[in-house]
Amino acid sequence: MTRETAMTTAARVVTLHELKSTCSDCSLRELCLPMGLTEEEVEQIDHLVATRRRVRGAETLYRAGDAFGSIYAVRSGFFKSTVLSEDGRDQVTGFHMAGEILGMDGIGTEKHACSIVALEDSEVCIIPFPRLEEVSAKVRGLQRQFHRLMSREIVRDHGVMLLLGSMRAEERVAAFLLNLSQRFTARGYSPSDFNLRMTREEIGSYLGMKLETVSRVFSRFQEEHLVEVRQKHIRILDVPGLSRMTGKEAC
Amino acid sequence: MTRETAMTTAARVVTLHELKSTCSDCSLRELCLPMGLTEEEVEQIDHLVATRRRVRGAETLYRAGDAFGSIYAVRSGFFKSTVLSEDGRDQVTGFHMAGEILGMDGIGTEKHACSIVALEDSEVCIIPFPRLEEVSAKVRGLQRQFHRLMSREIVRDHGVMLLLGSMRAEERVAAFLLNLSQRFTARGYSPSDFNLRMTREEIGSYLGMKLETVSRVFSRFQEEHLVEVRQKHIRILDVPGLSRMTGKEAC
DNA sequence: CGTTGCGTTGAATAAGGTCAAATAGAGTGG
DNA sequence: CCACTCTATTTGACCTTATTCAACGCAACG
Repeated sequence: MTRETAMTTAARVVTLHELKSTCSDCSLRELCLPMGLTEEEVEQIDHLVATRRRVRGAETLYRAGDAFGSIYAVRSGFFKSTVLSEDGRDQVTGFHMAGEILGMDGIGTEKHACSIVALEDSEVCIIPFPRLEEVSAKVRGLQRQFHRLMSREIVRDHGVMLLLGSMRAEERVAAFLLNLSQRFTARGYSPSDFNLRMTREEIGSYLGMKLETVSRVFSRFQEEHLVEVRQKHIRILDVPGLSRMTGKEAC
Repeated sequence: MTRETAMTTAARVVTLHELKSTCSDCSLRELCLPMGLTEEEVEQIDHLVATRRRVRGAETLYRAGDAFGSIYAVRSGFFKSTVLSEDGRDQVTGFHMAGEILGMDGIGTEKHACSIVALEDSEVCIIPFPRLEEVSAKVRGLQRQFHRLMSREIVRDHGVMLLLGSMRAEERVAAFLLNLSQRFTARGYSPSDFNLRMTREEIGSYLGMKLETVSRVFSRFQEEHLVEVRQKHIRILDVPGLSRMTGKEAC
């Protein structure tokens, strides 16, 4: 029995754009959940992805408070995650692109703790969590990789805390741009030329500052020929210069 | 063969203060890794803890860059974790007390990403990570619980980001005090009367502000009869008042 | 071609940081 | 027990940075 048959005979909701590709032949294989797994292990996790889901720009993948059931691998597109404080303020906690895993915030309480909104038309692979746990108890590489991913999420968050707690506005923006650049590079896009998918307000929220401040910093960077900014389009002109901005000048 | 015999016959380094107690009869059972496990499951994880380690106040449990091999459960005492930025600044990312798990930052890269320092004489249970992965592949409840713990760490970090990114100094301090109070309560201590183990500088680092600002906010809270502060001793006088400070007045 | 949402810019203001000095404890050695 | 240190903390005066408020520009869209 081929994998295809096994998939199609399983009872589940079938949407238009599932099927077609498995982890085995997904181009994101080395950025995503299967990262570092052997050929054999990847095949074992192929049937993890129950289905996929398209999320149009501005649509919500899930909301804080929603019941948790699955985690999601970003297949294409761009997302933001936000947390809501008791008194209604919300804060962007991250931006997410292809290969990244969403939803791990829900494991602890069976309810999602943040909301995920697509910033452009996107697609995610849906991985039912009970199935992930089941398979990862058998496939040692998957267990390791999943733990690695959660750990990296924690480390990433610590990096953001460092940014929010100890950097000034210019340093934050510089770090933000360099981080984006690096992630685009890892996905085969230009390191120096990209479009921001988020608004100034979303950037500000993520970086703990007001949108006007973000705009001012962009303008200042432009005057200093570090970047070229035209609306959402960014061209990084001077990577070493930006790196120096992130705080190394303090040495 | 009793559990005790099984333990003492196993070949391993024996320090003075290990043995004595297992997860099964540890008082922190319901706060720590075994939380929510069945009697039977807890027995299966009793031999997870290879050994314990005392860490005197101001000593380091591990440092950023150290090879990762184990995670740690705080048995007693109080710790801080710090991350170091490339340019030498460091930032406190958390304070940790009995029952909490340390070290998960190292899973992703096999190197610890932050440093852990004891703020008073403390003791941790050392849980070799390969063993944890091995056992959690068999004991389903342990697998779930470990995932829950990592997830909660992520959610906690998001909470800190919210605090750092969107609250003002007074709100941060109020949230900090209420958080401590709640965690002390969960451990059977007074909700309103406790000693801070950390300096103003460490609090400031955690909350993204300078020690002078922390001190000023404490003084202001004291004038408003929200708390009584005498050096490291804190008495919370008005919980609802403090809660209002955390931002609810913005509504 | 007006409307709408997003982005930029300027001026005034507030929040917190910096620098400096005074004070309070905790621990030490005589 | 007391004087002495050392460090943590508090407080004040001043300064820097980012926020607030407001106006304006620009591009997309009906």
